[in-house]
Amino acid sequence: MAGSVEPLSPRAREIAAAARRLLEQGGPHALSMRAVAAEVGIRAPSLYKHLADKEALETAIIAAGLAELGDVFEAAVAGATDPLTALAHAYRRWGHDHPHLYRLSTDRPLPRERLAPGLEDRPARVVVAACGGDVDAARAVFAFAHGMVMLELADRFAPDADVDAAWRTGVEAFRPRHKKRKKKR
Amino acid sequence: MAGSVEPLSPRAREIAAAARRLLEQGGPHALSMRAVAAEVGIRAPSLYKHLADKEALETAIIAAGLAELGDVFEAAVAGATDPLTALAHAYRRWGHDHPHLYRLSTDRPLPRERLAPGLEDRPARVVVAACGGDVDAARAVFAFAHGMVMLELADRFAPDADVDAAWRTGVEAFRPRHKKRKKKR
DNA sequence: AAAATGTGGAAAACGCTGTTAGCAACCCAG
DNA sequence: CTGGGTTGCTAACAGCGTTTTCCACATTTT
Repeated sequence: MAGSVEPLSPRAREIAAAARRLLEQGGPHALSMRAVAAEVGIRAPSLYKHLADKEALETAIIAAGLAELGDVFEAAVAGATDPLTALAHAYRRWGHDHPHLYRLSTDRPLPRERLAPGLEDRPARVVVAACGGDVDAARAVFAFAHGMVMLELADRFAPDADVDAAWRTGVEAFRPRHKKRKKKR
Repeated sequence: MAGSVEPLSPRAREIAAAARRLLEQGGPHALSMRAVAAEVGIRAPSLYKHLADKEALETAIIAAGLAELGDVFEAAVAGATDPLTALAHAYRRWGHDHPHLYRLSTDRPLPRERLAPGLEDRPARVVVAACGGDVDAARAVFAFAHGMVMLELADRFAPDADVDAAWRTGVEAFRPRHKKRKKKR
């Protein structure tokens, strides 16, 4: 069937790695086809022998980032007494460590048909587990964490705001409560 | 003092209105200086007689959007029995009604020095009030709502996800609980 | 009334962007 | 030895934000 996953050639992965390097160092502005080409020692038009277009290049970067984030998630909950807090910390840290990559990865709709299938599900499962199996709560905490990271990266909190306290309050609000069982469906 | 607020000229506001129209109809791609100029019947370089650069134009659009959002917030809580839920609904709806404007307004750091001072505080106060005065909870719900809207706009939830339920769960988690008073400071 | 000033438009151009077309060198199979 | 595929190149195009230079018109000043 057309449009399947079609893994990248080694050279394409090399280019994507260079592109990610440029993105993380210089932000989205630094991610131009000419700059990426220069980083790998060729000229811009030659990139198109390895990647369909810039979007494909960005997709490659995103895929690598998502896989890495999946690792971070699983490492964070491994042996944690408080999985949700551990997850939140790991997520926040990752966002701050890779701000440009984070934004690139979350800005746009994911081209799911061009991504390996496990990429999204793996971290999702970890979050759901940390929420005691409540998928609605999982989606809500995830949105909370995403919103916090985005607002922090965009410098949207007042300078004197206690952002740590907001994180604590949010995570606390979503901690599994054991009080009432969800009515199923 | 240099760099103060300096309100826009009528013609600049006219241009900003045209620009907003283009943005909302065609997305960020449609927001080019040449297209904006054509929309008001002039050529691109003439825009610079009224606005310093494209960023200033975007700032003008953002300011108008934020002011409008402030109105929406205050209208939403006016006479609502459940202010937090009303606020969440109004916020979500506004984001969906103006997706491109929403993203433009939240993507970047706000050029606070070039914005009228009340623009940020007014909606902020409404949220804090809806959270029973708990500013940490207010920042957390706001991040939750922002994250939800962004994820929805970026089509990041699985196709079969019950997004309404995630909204309900999130808002419920942040409802003022009256259980324990915050230790102050 | 005449002259000076300021305002809002225009065309041309610069350097950047993603991308396509056409061409040349290489390597490996028949 | 001859093809064909692979991977690079240059040249080029359209579009982008922006600057420079100039011109027409209106307003104000002398």
